[in-house]
Amino acid sequence: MKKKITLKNIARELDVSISTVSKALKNSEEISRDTKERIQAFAKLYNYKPNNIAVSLKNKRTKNIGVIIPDIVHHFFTTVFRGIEKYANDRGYNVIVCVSDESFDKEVINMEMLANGSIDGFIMALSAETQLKNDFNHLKEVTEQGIPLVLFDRITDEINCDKVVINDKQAAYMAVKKLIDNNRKRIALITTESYLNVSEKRANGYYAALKDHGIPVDESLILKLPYQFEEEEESAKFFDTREMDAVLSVNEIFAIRCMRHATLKGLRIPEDIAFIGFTDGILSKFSNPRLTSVAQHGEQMGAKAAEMLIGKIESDMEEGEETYRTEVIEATLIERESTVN
Amino acid sequence: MKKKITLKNIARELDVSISTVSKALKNSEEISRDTKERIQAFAKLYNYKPNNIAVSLKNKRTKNIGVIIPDIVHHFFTTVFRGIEKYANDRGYNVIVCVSDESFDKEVINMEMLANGSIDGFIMALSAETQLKNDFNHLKEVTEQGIPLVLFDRITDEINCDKVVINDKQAAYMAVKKLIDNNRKRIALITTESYLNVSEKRANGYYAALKDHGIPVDESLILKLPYQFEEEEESAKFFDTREMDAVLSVNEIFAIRCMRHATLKGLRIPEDIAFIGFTDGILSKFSNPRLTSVAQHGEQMGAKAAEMLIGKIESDMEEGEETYRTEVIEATLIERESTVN
DNA sequence: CAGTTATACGAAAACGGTTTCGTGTTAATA
DNA sequence: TATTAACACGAAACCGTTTTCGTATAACTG
Repeated sequence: MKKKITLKNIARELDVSISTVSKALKNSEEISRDTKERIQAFAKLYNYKPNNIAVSLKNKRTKNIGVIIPDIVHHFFTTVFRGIEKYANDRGYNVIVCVSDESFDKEVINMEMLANGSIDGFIMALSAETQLKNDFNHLKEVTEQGIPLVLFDRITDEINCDKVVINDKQAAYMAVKKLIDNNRKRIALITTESYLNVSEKRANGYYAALKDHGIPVDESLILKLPYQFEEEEESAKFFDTREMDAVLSVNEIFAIRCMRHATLKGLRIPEDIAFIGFTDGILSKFSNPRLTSVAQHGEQMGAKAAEMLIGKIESDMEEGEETYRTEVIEATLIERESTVN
Repeated sequence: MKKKITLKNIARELDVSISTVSKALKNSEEISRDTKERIQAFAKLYNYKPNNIAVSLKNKRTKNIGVIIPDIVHHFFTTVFRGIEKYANDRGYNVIVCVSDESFDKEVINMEMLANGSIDGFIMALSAETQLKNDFNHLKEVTEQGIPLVLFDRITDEINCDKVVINDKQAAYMAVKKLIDNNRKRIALITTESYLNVSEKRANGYYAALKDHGIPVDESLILKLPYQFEEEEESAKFFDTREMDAVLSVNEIFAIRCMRHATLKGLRIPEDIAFIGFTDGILSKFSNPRLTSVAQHGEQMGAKAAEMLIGKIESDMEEGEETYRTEVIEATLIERESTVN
């Protein structure tokens, strides 16, 4: 087992001081060509690499960014994460992920763990429970300590920081408009309990589109399902007892499940009933029929978030007046078999 | 902006030495009750938390584990990751993820970045390219430095370390046997190019099952598709030109796509043709019909990997004779609509 | 030749902790 | 009363870097 070599080792072997070695390896002008070459050759031979931890301690920069998301087994978060990771890696940053599991407590614990020097900044999407509790003290603490924070998708207005969102309301509006243009009259909305920020925005887009096109809102066509629903009774019953010719769903899974109900009921998609879902994930692409879906461009969102965060981290030095931005990623409608024919 | 408080600050404020503060906060017997209470109260008031980086440097333990996977937008890896993260978090470890993107070079770079002190050990699944190249020097370097390593799923025999796999061959055998018992005669295999370790094992299970049941292998019923296949011509043609009554697919996506071909061709599932896929992911659960699938229990696999790694990390102190294990996770067949009726 | 200036390097502090060891004070023991 | 032990704390080394500053030597200047 060959242990990692340190500056001290090199210094002793070559009979120079640690500072000389350090400078030589950084190609400092202060050191003579001869000495530099000797030291660099030796370092290369023994494959010297500086110890990240020591460098971090000295520089007060870890080159790590902390990502806290509610769930990792979730296509959208996963694509966002990919965007973050790619951008960050290209800039020499590593990513530490913590999963809050939609739990407030875990979110708090994770943040605290990471905030004690492990990372230079946070990127996160709030857990469902946090949004429900409306308690953001952990975020406040972090920002007050001067740790940069970027929120994405599941955000809050209570905290002053950089944010990245998609234009949920307009996207929903656009989707509903597409259905209306397609001559659909009775458009249902399948959504979650309303504490989820994004669901609400999407619902608002739905309402607005109906209103603008003179279609009265029929509350009986709105179904709220628990976020993690497993049993199907409720949604099945909904389809058995309502008449509709189109469905907008705030996520993929609800849409897929409901397409199934419709099919079992003997309806043809899209002839009798059209479906549009949110989150253009793997299910939309591979469902049968393929689901028309609002693409959230998670990867782009992640890249943007990482860009904003790293920007803040690296400009922090100058410590100018803090100014925060909210970037909006434009959602796009991917049309597939569940609407057109 | 209130900066983090350090031992030194506390020491100065309370007019004691740094060592006294450090000991007091650890509730050391060496310090008097009075002093301890004073210090602890002060620390609590100012919300003192030790700096992780400093502790890491001193202890030569980061409490971070590095995870390197080929792809994060992939249900299986994602579930494994969840298992790792949960187990690790419960033990006070954080997880740094790097994505190799199936690229050898990225895998190497990522490992090197992390190996310089950032992590206490690695958990990884090899990239496709690494398996293709058969070059494992980066792994060797790491293990030679005494950094614990656990490989999962995409492993190699060339490296001596802990490993976690599923019984791919037996699982495939079991799946095929199920089809045979179900009176299927012409069973196709849809697989990837063979450099992927796991595909090969699954194919071997397929061959073995056919052989044991006296069914001759018909090479024309074996379709090899590129790992990331986008166009559908090849698979569609396969279904147009072959007669078969069952399909085993080494992954979910291939199975789902092929079910679609079969349906379009007018075949009824499972009456005319049965399907079994590998990787019981989200597609299997939500496809129509729902896909019978070999569950790989990713989360369990991740937890086991994390358990093995952390075990090694924390026992490293004793530095006994190195002994490596390979744990096998038992795959199970989840029967759904694509086989039974 | 005295004084200045490069040149090339080393000593030491610093980052924020942990830990070993030494020591002054007080209390217990002989 | 002298000796020892217990107690409570501080000094300092250490982890592996970076960086500032000081300085010996040699070379140059007037």
